[in-house]
Amino acid sequence: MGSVMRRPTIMDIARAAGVSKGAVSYALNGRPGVSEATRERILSIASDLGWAPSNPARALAPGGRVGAIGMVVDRPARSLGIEPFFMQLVSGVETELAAVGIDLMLQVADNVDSEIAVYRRWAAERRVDGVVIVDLRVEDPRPEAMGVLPLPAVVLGGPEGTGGLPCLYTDDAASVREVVHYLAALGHRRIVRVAGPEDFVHTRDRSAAFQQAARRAGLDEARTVHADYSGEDGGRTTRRLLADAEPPTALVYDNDLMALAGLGVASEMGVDVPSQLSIVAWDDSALCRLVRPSLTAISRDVVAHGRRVAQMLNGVLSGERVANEETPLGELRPRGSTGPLLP
Amino acid sequence: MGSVMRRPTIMDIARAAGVSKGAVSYALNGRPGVSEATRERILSIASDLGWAPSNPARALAPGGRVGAIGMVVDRPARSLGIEPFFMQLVSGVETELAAVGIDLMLQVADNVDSEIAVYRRWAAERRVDGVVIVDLRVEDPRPEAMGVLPLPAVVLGGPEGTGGLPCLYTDDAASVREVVHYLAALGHRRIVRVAGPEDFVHTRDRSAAFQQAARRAGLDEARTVHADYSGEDGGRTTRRLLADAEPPTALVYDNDLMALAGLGVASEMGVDVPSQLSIVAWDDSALCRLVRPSLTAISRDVVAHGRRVAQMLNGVLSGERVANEETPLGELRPRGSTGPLLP
DNA sequence: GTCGATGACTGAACCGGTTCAGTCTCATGT
DNA sequence: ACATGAGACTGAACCGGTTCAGTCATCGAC
Repeated sequence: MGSVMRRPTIMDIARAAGVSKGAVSYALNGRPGVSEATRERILSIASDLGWAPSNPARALAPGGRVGAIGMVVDRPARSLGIEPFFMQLVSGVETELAAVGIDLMLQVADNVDSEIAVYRRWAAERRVDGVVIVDLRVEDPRPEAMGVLPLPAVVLGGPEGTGGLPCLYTDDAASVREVVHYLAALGHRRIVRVAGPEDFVHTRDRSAAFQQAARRAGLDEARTVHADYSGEDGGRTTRRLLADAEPPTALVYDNDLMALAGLGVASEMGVDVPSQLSIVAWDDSALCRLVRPSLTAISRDVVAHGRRVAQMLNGVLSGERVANEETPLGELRPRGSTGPLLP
Repeated sequence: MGSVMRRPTIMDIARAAGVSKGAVSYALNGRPGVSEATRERILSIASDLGWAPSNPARALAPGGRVGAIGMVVDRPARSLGIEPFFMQLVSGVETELAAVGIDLMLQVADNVDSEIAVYRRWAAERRVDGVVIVDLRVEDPRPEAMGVLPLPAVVLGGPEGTGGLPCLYTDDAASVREVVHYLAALGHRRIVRVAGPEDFVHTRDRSAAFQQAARRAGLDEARTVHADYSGEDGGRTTRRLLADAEPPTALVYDNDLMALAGLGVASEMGVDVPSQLSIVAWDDSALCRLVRPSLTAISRDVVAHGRRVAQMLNGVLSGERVANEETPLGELRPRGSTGPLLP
C-alpha cells in the first residue's frame, strides 16, 4: 500500500520463501527439483501474493508460447454482422480454448491478400501460436502461404486443397442429396440452388453433388446460381429467379440469411411459401425457427464444430500429429417453408 | 537456408550494420541518437531481413505494451450467435485498432462474475493493455472491480454508474420519445415495450423515458415487460401479450431479434402486421430490411460506435485524459411493420 | 569407510527488445 | 589554443520468466 501496486514476480516469491528464482519456477510448474514441502510453501506464498505468470515473459523464454490463437474473418462486410455462423463458430472455439487458458484473437479482413498479410504479421511479431483458417477456396493461396510461415494452422474445410494442413470437414454432398430427394419426393421438378461464392470449396462440392443428385432424380431443371451470402444479394437473386417465365418451385440456399431474404422476396412478389414455392436453408440458426413460415434447414452443430477445430489446433500446438477429421452430417429439419406443390 | 529459419532479431541487424543493439533500437523507433545515414542503412537492412519486432519482447521491456485490447461478451448463449449487434461492434472496434497495429482479444462469459475473473486474469497475466466494457448494468460490479485492477477500461453505456471510467453513451431517451410520439400519432393507445433484461442501465433509461412519454401522450396503456434478448424469449413474451383480453396494438422491442420473433408470433396467431399490430425494433440490421413486412427500427451506426470506443480506449492508453462522449441519436426508420390501426 | 547415486537447490545464461549512463569525436565560440 | 557542448554511438542493465550446469548434503551399498 505504501508504494504503487506492482505485479508480484517469481523473484518476490523467491525472496519471501528464501529460495532462488529457479526453485520457484520448478515449484510453480510442477517439475522435479524441489521437495514436496518446499513446493507447497512456494505455492502458498504465490497464492497469498496473488501471483500470476507474466504472459510476455513466458512467451519470450526459449520455446515459449504466447498462449493465443488467431482467426481472421473475411466475408462481405455487410453480411458479417448478421451471419450467425461466425459468432457461433467463435463461441465454440472460445469455450474450448478458455478451458486451457488460451486466448482468441479476432481480426476482420477485406480479402484473401490482406488476410495473408495478417498471418504474416502475427507470425513475424509472434502474436499468436497458431491460426484457424476458415472458408477454404478453390486454388486457395492460404495453405501455401502458411507453408513458409512458422505458424501452425488448421483448416476448416477440405479435405482437398489444404496443402497438407490438418483439416476438419463435413460431407456436404450427402446432405445435398438428402435435400434433393426430399424435394423430389414432394413433387418438385424445377429446383435452383442459390449458392455462396463460386470459389469456395464447399460451394463447389455442394454444386457437384447437386447436379448429380438432380440427374439421378430426373429433375427437369437443376441449376446453381451464385450470390455473396448477404441478404441483399440473396434477395436480388431470388427476385430474378422468380420473375422467370418458368420459375423454380423450390430454392435451396447456402446460408440462412439468404434464405430469409428469399422468403421476404417471395412474400413481396405474392408467391406463397410453401404452396407455390419451397425454401430450404443451409445452417440452422434461431432465425430459421423465428420467421413464418419457419425455414426448413440443414442443421449442423456449429458450436461443436468450433470446439473440435480448437481441439485439433491445440493438438498441433502440442506437437501431436493430427489427422483430418470429418464432422457428423448435417441433419435436414423439415419445417413450414417446404411442402408439396399445390395447384 | 542452411539451417532452420529463425526470426531475425535486432541483434542480427546490429551485426549486419556493424553497430550496437541500442543504435538499432533507436533507428527503428525513429528516436534521436543515430545519424540520418546510419538510420537509413539500418532500416534498409531490417527490411531486407524481413525483421518485425517481437511482441513479447516489446511487452516485457519496462513500460512496454502488449498491443492488444480485450472484449468480453456476456449474453445468453443462445442469442449470441444471431444478435448482429456484437459482430458489428467488434467489426468497428477491430477496423479502428487494425490501423494502429493493435489486436483484439475476444472472450465469451456466462455471467458478470466470470467476466470479472477474465479481466483479473488478463490484468494479472498481462494479456491486454485495456478493455471495453459493454452492457452496463444497474449497480454494475465491473467498474468498481476495474478500479483495483491495473487495467484501463472504457465503458459502453452510462454516463451514470461508470465509476469514473470514461464512457461512450447514447441518449436513448430521445429516441424512445420519438417512437412513442410516432406511434401515438398513428392512433395507438396501448403500447407495450418488450425490453431487455431489467438490470441493464440502458434498459432502465429507456423504460423511464417510455413511461414519461406515454403519460405525456395520454396513452391508455404503456407497460414494459422484460425478456432476455433471445428470439425464443421474445416470441414467448409476445405470445403472452397478444393473448390478453385487451392486447396492445403496438409493440416496441429492445433489439431486432426479439422484434423478428414477435413478427413470427403475430403471423402464427393470425394478427396482421401492421393493420392490427405495429412493431418497432431497436437497432436496425439487415434483418429488419429482409423480413416481410419489413421492420420499422431505430437505427444506430453500431460500427461507428465501435470505432469511436476504440479511439477512446486508445486515447486512454496513450495517457490522455478522455472525456465522456455521446454518440448521435438513433434515427427512426419507418417501414412496413408500423401503420395506423385499421378496424 | 569410501564411492557413487540421488535429490534439493543455486547461479547464471537466455529470450528480444528498450533505455540509461557514459565515452569518444568533432565543430564551435572566444 | 583550449574549454564547451552537441551528436553519434556503445555497453550494460532491465523486464520476468525458463532451463541448464553445477554444488552440496544425504543415503545406501559394498
